[in-house]
Amino acid sequence: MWQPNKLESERLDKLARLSQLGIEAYPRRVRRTHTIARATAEFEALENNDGAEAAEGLEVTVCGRIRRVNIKGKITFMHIEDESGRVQILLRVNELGEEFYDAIKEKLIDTDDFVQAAGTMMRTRAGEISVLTHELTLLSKSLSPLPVIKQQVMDDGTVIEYGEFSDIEQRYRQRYADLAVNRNVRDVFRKRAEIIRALRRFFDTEGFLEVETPILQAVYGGAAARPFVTHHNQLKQDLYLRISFELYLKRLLVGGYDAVYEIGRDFRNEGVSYKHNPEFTMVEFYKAYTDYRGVMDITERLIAFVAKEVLGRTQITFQGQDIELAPPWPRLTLRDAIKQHAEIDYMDYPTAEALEAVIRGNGGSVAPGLPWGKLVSHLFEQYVEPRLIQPTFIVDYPRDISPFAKKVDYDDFHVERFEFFIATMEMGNAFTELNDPRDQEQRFLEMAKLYRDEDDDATPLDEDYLRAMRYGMPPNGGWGMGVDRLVMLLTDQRSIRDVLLYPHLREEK
RNA sequence: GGCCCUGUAGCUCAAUUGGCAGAGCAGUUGACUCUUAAUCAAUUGGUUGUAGGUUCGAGUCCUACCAGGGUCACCA
Repeated sequence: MWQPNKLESERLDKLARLSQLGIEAYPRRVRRTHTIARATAEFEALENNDGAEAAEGLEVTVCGRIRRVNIKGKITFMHIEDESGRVQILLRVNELGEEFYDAIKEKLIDTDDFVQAAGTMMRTRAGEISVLTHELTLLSKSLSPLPVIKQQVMDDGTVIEYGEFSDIEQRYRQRYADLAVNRNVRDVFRKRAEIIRALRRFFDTEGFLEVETPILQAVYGGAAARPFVTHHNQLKQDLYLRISFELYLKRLLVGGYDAVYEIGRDFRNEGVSYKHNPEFTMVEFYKAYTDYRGVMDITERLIAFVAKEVLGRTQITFQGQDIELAPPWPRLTLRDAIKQHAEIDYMDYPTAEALEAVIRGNGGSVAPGLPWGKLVSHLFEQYVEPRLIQPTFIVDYPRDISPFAKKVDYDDFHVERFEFFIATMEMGNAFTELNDPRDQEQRFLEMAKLYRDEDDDATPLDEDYLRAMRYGMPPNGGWGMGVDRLVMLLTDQRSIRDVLLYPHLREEK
């Protein structure tokens, strides 16, 4: 139940006084002839072409939220803002009449209210483009004041903000307020949309078909993660929110599409951190008649393309570090990377027991009883990952942590898999996809043996997927990338929560 | 889940050894027909996250809980 605070009570009082004056606080009709950006652009164009006098004849009706009020006796300045920008409106008793102007003077119209201003464009003596308002209409009364941020518009259009709304928890819980007052936050999410558009443009022009596959799945798979479980009442059936798109997309290659991609939401029932959210946006593609080397080529081009489309360059700064995204990126085997940074050649320790012993001997700590492949991952995450600032492909992973990848040609321990890293973040994961149904079945069984049933990583055997593969699946390369992390990278945001409009938080009490 | 940090007015933050809970901004009232982080004068506003405890006295110390952040674990 809402308990109005003092500021809110004052606004409720104003609402009552407006009503007495016959001023509707939430009218049904609204009119806008110009966005604010268009009004100022047209005015400047007229000034340049036909001179100041002609420009001042320009009539506009603009709408927006009041961001600043400066009542100065019988003249009042306000700044109003719509999505396109902000403009000053100039209100004088001469144009508006005593009666309505009194309402302004009594502050019945506040900062944060939405208004419609009809008038003619002009420049003030100080040179600021303004709307000399003949008619001001209240469009929506704000009852709860937004957090206070003062802004100064500079000559070049940049806005300097003073004061702030920086309480992280409140910013996430009330993202609407965060967006309403923090312009840079609005910019991040506009950029996010551009990044996703650029991803689509890349795949579309490269001949990929965009598809949509089930989010509710009877058998989940394609990654190792604990799923969210839900239930279909009518069918009396438990269903899982997908943890990846992999198995459904590869079935489509059996169906005859050469290249497919999907952008959508994955759900993983795991911890929350600066780079993990329970639901996150994933992009995956599968392309027939190529392998993981071809996929590396695509990856480099894709990331460079998106950066160029969105930022106009491939050189970025992320949290103070300069990063060059242009290809080619170094390709380093996992084994060499660990040799180099941990000074351990895991091939010298071919059993889990031996590898665990040497990790402990080096002062590392690991949970007991991990499979060999997981110990290798552990070494990598501890010694190598924190150093991978520039884009890097890490290639050839242990077989027992990669159940969907074909083995390499040089030994039986490794498979053709790569992950790529930028700014120490794992951005994505790719394989030369396994297309031998007998081998795939074997891998499912191995995984089942390796990971106990109660293990979070137990990968259920997907019979239907094997059936699809038995019809024949073309050789293909597959790839997945965390879109949120790419957005973090290209918008220089430290936390995944800053690139999600509504990051997951505990329920408010 | 473990450990560490944080929670004070609408916002951003103070508060000495445990000793009267404060400031700026915004809000309110007044002045001002070209201001622009407007200015000037006056002024309101507090269950110090919640519940207990210690104490003559708690924003401050102790315990539990709630929420957020960090970190470790987990995340092939």
